[in-house]
Amino acid sequence: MRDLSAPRKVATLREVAEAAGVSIATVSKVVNGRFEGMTASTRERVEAAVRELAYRPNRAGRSLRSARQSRIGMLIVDPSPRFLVDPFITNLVAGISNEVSMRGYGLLLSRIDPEEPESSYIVKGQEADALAVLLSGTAPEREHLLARLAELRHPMVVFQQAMPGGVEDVCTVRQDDVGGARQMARRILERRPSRALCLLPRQRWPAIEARLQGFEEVLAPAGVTLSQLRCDEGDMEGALDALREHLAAGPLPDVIIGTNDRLAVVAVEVLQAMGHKVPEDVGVSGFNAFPFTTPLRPRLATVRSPAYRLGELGARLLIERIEQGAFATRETVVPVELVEGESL
Amino acid sequence: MRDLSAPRKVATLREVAEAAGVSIATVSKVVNGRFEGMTASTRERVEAAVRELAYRPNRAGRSLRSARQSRIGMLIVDPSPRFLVDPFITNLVAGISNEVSMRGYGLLLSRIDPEEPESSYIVKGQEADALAVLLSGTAPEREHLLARLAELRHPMVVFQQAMPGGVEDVCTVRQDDVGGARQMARRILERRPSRALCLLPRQRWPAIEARLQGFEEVLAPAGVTLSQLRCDEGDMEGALDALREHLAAGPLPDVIIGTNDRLAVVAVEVLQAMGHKVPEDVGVSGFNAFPFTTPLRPRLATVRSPAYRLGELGARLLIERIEQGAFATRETVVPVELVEGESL
DNA sequence: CTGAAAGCGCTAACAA
DNA sequence: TTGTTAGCGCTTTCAG
Repeated sequence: MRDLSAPRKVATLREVAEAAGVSIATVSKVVNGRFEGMTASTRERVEAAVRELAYRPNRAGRSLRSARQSRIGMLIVDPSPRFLVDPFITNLVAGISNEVSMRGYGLLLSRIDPEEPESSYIVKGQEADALAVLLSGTAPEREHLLARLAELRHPMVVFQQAMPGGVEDVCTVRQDDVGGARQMARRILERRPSRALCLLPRQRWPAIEARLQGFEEVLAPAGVTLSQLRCDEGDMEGALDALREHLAAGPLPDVIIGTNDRLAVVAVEVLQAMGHKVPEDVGVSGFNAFPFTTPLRPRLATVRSPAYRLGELGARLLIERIEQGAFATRETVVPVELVEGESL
Repeated sequence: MRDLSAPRKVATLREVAEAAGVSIATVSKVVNGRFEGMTASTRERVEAAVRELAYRPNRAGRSLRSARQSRIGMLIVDPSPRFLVDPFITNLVAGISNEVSMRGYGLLLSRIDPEEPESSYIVKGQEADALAVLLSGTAPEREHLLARLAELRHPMVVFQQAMPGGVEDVCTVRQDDVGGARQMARRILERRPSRALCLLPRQRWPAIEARLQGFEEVLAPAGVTLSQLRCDEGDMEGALDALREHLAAGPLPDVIIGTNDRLAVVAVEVLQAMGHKVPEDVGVSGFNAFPFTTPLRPRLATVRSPAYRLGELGARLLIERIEQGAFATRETVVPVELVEGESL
């Protein structure tokens, strides 16, 4: 009976070489597709041995020699262990994951708890060739964290925020949150509202702040009072309660602006439960259309997020950076698209 | 100007040793916390040098020497690039990710396209010490794939299905889908329905089949006719259309059973749009309560999934297996809990 | 209490 | 056309 605690023994280059009756250099070449000036018979013999022994190159040996890990690290700064419930994040990660796989790289995924950023596996060792990061927190918090990450001296792509100062070898990829919010705000103005309530998650995300800015830029000059309510998103109960209380305590706003779709859904349901009609009494808008809201009625007026695309793009930029030596672009902003719905 | 294409130079053990005036063996011991019988002064000198040079152990060197990667590979077999939209999957992955991080391991995440299973990065090389897998497809398809994965000779935890035959060094972790479905079916029987419609995703998942089995076991003997409708879940539009057509074509069922919550939400909305009352005219049940449905009214009668817990558990089992040499348990079934709601 | 040295598997420069 | 070899950074045994 094999000792299970010992790592299973897998064929090495040397063993394949012996089986094929050639040197390890030759096997290495075959395995890496460098057939230049090689006899067909040698090649075939080696390939047969590779198949025979089910040879797979040992990543550690290869990485040690080449100083390349062929891995991208994805770091998501989020205090919640359930960080992946956010559909923006999952779409982003899916895009990165697929793109990275397609190009022969691996994806290391890790949440960073803002309380103890050092605890991340990726941060501890030289695990990846490059980093994709999604940061939350206030601007100074993010800046500080980014400075720490920069010490790893990895190329980085930072999602969903503007180019940070003081860090080299970084590029940014984000959707046009400000623009999307402005578009939505103009759409909202058609209702001639006087009071708007903006629903925000408790955790600070730069993209959310950008949306808030876009809304303010358009609504304030038009004389719309914009108040804010921050609520926990964890399980949605907290958000439901917070909004119920807020609405019970003050005058009814003319429109409730969800800075993401989950908050917008909360708004619709709370309003309806209180006997208000959407959109007749109060309009509701969302942000970042993802399929989970598709079946809901009234359909949510929202903004389509290219999160998956952002992930693909960021991954591609990183890999090109690794392979070509420099970022092709430093700042990428992907436009967003207004999605009409009867909620507004 | 530094050549960016060259991997950045990071301090090595040797350099730290020189700086501290000790041998690399000593530095290695300090770095790994093996201080037995070591002068405090030596230790301090080394620690100072480590800090000074911002030393981080090179993972490839360490892995090569120790034959341990300290990485878990997570493989998800799903034809859709958007595999992460499924909240069960994201909760599972979140649980694994956090548990694995906490124990000093990394998580390699990769989707496997059932069409070309070999293409996965994780499958190609020896990237991980152990594998966590979530399979879809028909039973023979899954069996075949599992046989291929077993060739990698990694310890494996397989989620959401029963123990497969013919593979060693595997353990399974799943929620009690059959039991959950039975419970829900009994609850449904209280309505004394005569016709039930079961909504299923097009892609085959063993857990979904288990739920179907649970429903059939209880409903059929009670004389309830159970018909099935499979629909695409991609964007939910396909599911909406399919259900609308199905309902238009035949008699109205007394209850619609969503085999997951997203399908149940589709059912509620389609019914309401057609002028039917939920639950008065038609009852609706879901499966796998995740927070995205929390705000919805009527509240969904559903089954709480411990997906996050399954992830934690699976990860813990895998790491214990790696470190202790054997799986502590071979089969784990986590109970589920019925969630009452006005939709039924 | 500390150090010397072997060797993990691989790639690439160079030799034959 | 193929082979020999050095050495990537690390851990661990054993000698001092």
